[in-house]
Amino acid sequence: MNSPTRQLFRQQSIGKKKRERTRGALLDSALSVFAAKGYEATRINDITAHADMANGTFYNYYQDKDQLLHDVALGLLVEIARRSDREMTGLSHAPSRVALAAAKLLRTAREEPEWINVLLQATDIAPEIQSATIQYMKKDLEMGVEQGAFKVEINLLLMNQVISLIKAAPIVDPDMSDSTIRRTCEGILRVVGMGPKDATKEVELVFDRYLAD
Amino acid sequence: MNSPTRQLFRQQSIGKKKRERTRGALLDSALSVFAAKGYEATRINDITAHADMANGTFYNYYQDKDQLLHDVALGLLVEIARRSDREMTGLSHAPSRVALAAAKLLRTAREEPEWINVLLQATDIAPEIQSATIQYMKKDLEMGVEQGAFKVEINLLLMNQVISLIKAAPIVDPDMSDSTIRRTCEGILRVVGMGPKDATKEVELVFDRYLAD
DNA sequence: ATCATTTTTGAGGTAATTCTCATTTTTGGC
DNA sequence: GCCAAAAATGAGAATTACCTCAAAAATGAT
Repeated sequence: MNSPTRQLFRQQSIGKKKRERTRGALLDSALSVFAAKGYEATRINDITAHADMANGTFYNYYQDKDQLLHDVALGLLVEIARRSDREMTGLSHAPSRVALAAAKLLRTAREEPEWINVLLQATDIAPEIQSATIQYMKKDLEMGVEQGAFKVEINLLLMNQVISLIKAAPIVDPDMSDSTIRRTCEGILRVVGMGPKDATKEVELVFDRYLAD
Repeated sequence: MNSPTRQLFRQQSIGKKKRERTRGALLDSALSVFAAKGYEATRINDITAHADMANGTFYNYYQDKDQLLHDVALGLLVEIARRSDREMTGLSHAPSRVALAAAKLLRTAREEPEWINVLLQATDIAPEIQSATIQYMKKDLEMGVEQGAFKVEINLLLMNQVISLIKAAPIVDPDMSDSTIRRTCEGILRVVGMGPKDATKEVELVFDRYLAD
């Protein structure tokens, strides 16, 4: 249950007909290769070869690499959001929600390094990936302001700042230690206007209550 | 005096002999083209053509695009640091130093959009650019902790968080309004462990005292 | 099991870019 | 101005990746 999810997109296409199965294989292969070689350096050929297909098959499904990256990234994002929602229903204290969502995301980054690697690359090429993340986060931030916990004005810059802090973590510490995750969560709560002490306390609480190993 | 600095590297090579002058032209041209087309999409040919040189001339100076980007980015960084130092000598209150350094950097981003554009691209390809920035910042952060103003542990993650916040600004607001600059400075002070109120006050002060128009 | 439809195949035409180097041009110290 | 050394030139060989398409293979509804 805690082992890496192999072949997310293939899983999702089981039982569907051939077209969807091949698309799933293409997406899984792209995920691996993008993560290993980097998006720019990846050749169409690398992806099809890794999936044991002929080169031409790619063009039955996508016009170019960009579209493929877009589909991969959006698929990952949807899966991550799905998992996150599942854990957070009923939690109504905004600082806890924000800290928990960030921590869960970063735990996923530890367990599925490829996912986060590719998502990070995708935000450069497909900005709508980042927009989607911002939408997801907005409600919780507004809730925090209403609850009086976040002393800050919610705007696009702020939400990008939060995302920037999340992005910084796997770059500095690819192994994503719990210490890195905690400090990232603290940073986020501080930047949205909690005092440093309160932020630390909140992260303690969230880890003890929801993320104890 | 406040107009964009045209051809930084050419300026620096005036009076030197031909080899350095051509190198300067190459660096200026690369700066423009990288900013306009993006690093990856830039062809060697674009750079030489923009500088009115033959294609082969490039290879008398660099082995590949990466080395050229590295030289451009490092040159920009040195110039920015030089300007920053000039304005900050004698300032000993750490929060003011941090806020002022960030604000000056972002003002530069407003006046020289190409510079920041290329620096941002360079941090992906040449990580030592970011390391250099971190070194530059470290002393001021440590000073802030000693002065009791920053309630935080100084480590690599924290410094990358600060840089991440700076990077977020020009992405959200390419025009780099003063409002964006202020909110970025506040975010930085919060993330290094000042209370939200104190951070806002500090930024007010720095803008009134050192950045009044 | 059949077979019309869907999907895959991969060789090769096209296009773009890199990098070399023999030759020409420019430089700058005298 | 002279001229040896330094620098610039640009045509073209070599490489690499993209994308097409006619033919072959696989699919799955009946």
